[in-house]
Amino acid sequence: MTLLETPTAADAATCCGLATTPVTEDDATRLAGMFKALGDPVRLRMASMIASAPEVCVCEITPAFDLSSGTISHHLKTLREAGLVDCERRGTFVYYRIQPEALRALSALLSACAAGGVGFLGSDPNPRPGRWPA
Amino acid sequence: MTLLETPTAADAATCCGLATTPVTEDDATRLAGMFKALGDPVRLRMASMIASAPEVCVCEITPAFDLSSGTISHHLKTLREAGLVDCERRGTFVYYRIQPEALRALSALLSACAAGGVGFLGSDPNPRPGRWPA
DNA sequence: ATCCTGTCTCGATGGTCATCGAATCAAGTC
DNA sequence: GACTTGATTCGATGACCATCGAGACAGGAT
Repeated sequence: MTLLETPTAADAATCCGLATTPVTEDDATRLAGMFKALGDPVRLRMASMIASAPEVCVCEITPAFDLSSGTISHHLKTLREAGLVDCERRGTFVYYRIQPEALRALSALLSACAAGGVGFLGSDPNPRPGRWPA
Repeated sequence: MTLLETPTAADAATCCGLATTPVTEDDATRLAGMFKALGDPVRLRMASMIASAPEVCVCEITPAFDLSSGTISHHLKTLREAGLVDCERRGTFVYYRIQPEALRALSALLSACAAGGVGFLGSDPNPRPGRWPA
């Protein structure tokens, strides 16, 4: 497996729509991994660039960033392993595509949080009585 | 300023709705900073816990994680500095609230990316002719 | 088969980060 | 004022990460 190792893809959160009450503790870990992948300015711009077209060639991405090709490849691998993008080699060139379901899952989680519609991500089913004020 | 330093809040992306064609290069940096803050499992769970109620006391957050109180405080500060949460001291206790506009901004960006409705985040206004295939 | 060009992998390096424990600060109680 | 409890800050430490450059690999062209 030299390329194409998209592992968990975007079976992530509660899927689309209004997020009911999602995810266990290690779901949180996987989701955090996706956010972390977007948590670098270079990778966020890469992702947005890939998302702005049906597919984008690496040879188009590379000159847009002032980085070595090794570093570019490393960042693309990070996005790939987080399940945010997918890639395919055709001849000499490698093309990257966005994975819309993954982004939609993250988007749904955030908007559910913004609306107060998400419980505590993971663990601690019994809320521990007493001890705090109000 | 010992507390309450929410710097950029959520004037972030194209605001709500369908994101037109947003943000410059250092907007990408600020947005990436927010994603990075959510890119740790502990902080993501903290954020979801805070979002699940109008406000949450630190004394309620601390026992839910197997971490020292110093570490808890450090993570809360990270979320605060990213503009994702806000806090207020009342008497002995400190209460944290979510900043819904920030989450909505991130959510809108992601769903716009998922729909292909976002251009390249930042820089490079002239798309550099030729050079790549297809 | 031999080059050439595009992409990825590997090792090294300097910087950032998560974590702890101890010390400090804030606010209430005695 | 002195003590207690909640929360933050500080310094140290070990782990992780972004970056580079060099080498390896893939596929086309000569």
